Amino acid sequence: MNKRKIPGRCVERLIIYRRALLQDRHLHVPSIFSHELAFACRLTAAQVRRDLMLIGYSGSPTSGYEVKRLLSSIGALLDPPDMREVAIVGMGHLGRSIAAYLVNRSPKIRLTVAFDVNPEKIGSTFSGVPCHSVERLAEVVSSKGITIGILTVPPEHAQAAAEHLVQAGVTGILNFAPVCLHIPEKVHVENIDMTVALEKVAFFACRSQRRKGNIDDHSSTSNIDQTAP
Amino acid sequence: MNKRKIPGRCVERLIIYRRALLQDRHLHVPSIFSHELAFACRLTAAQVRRDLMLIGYSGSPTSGYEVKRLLSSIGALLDPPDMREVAIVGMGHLGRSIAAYLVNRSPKIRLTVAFDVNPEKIGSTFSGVPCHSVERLAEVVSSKGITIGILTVPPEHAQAAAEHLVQAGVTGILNFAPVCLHIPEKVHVENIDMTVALEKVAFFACRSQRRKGNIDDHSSTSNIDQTAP
DNA sequence: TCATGTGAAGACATTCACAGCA
DNA sequence: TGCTGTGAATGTCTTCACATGA
Repeated sequence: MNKRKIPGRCVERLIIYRRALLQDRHLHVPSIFSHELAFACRLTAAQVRRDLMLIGYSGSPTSGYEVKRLLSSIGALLDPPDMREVAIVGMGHLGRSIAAYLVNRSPKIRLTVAFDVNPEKIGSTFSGVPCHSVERLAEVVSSKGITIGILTVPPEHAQAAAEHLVQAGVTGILNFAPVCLHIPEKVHVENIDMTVALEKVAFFACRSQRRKGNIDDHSSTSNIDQTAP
Repeated sequence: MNKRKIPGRCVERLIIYRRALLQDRHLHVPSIFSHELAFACRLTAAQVRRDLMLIGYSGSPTSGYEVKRLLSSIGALLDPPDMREVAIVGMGHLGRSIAAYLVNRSPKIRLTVAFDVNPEKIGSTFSGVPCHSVERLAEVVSSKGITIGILTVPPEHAQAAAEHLVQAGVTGILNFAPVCLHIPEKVHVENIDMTVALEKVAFFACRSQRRKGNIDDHSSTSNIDQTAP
């Protein structure tokens, strides 16, 4: 119940459970067993049960977990009571496509405003999100009570942009720039570093060179590898 | 030395160490101490020393680690002997900007070819990468010996696209689609799930609401929070 | 019989703390 | 003195295994 003691990994999985449960195939079924949910998310049944235990949800040994009730339990834990507003800084190609991708993904999280240095972009809207000059960042972020920032600026500007966001009152940053940000540790930073991810895949992909035509492997549970860690 | 026993987290950090070392500020200095490298990467000095121990690199207590020699040690471990070719599937806005972002990032990893279903995109090139029809995926991927696939297709097509990639001989997938892929576990999958990351930031960002004007915090070492998880 | 909830064990990752050395 | 390298301790996360209950 008290949010602070839920481990980060568990939060990620809860988000994934919710997404799986919201798919038609699960949403229109009264209940689901731990091993079914585990299979959908590529985890073990024990992991699922442990996570649900952590959020204080109980199922029944006969029918498993009630989907609707489980969804509201997860929502009660994950969703903030109030709407969270998000700003995105850097409206290059990456920023624009990420904005388009993330807009309207969650009922409690709204991408409200964008910032860029390029005068041609200032004043226009992208995916319905108005773009301002970064010079107005502090003013707009504070006045709208924005608490989350997405960084899609070039690496050399990421540190400065992050500092501006923090100074304006942001308490969480989703950083796409391939740099390590130096900001107060009370601000939660989530790094999405595609260059690292690609190199990591390249490193781990060099085992058994596969001959073609063996998609027959249906080995069941394996571990999640979620971005993150 | 033998790659298989290096933990995934450590690999991520090694990639980050290398990136930090390649910055001008470090590249033009003969040597670096563990705490300096740690600071640049927002880690602890002990963590850095432990990681470098794992790859069998030794520094000197007086001058620390020789930057150039350390770089080649990391490269010897991370870099494949041969060039790795990468295919990207899905050339929507996200796919195109990710392609632009990842092209020419690493000397040993080359984004070679793209695929899409849209006839208007087939035949053109994006960031210098030629785009083919997905119908030719198996043929092109096998013939070019491509071993890594990037998935930027809509979620409902991700599973099928992943299976095609695996069947064509891919052994590593960087998946941007917000779904859990069901493929043989010998294929390394790295998930970059922006929707999960954003919700996670929103969850953890709701602590102490900050008043403005306190960027003065210079508290030192904290943990990495790399995408992944 | 089969699935849940959970203590205990195990695996994994990080940090501590100190010997050894220049 | 101040660093590295590393055994040991600690902390975190995952899996095992079984009591319990329908």
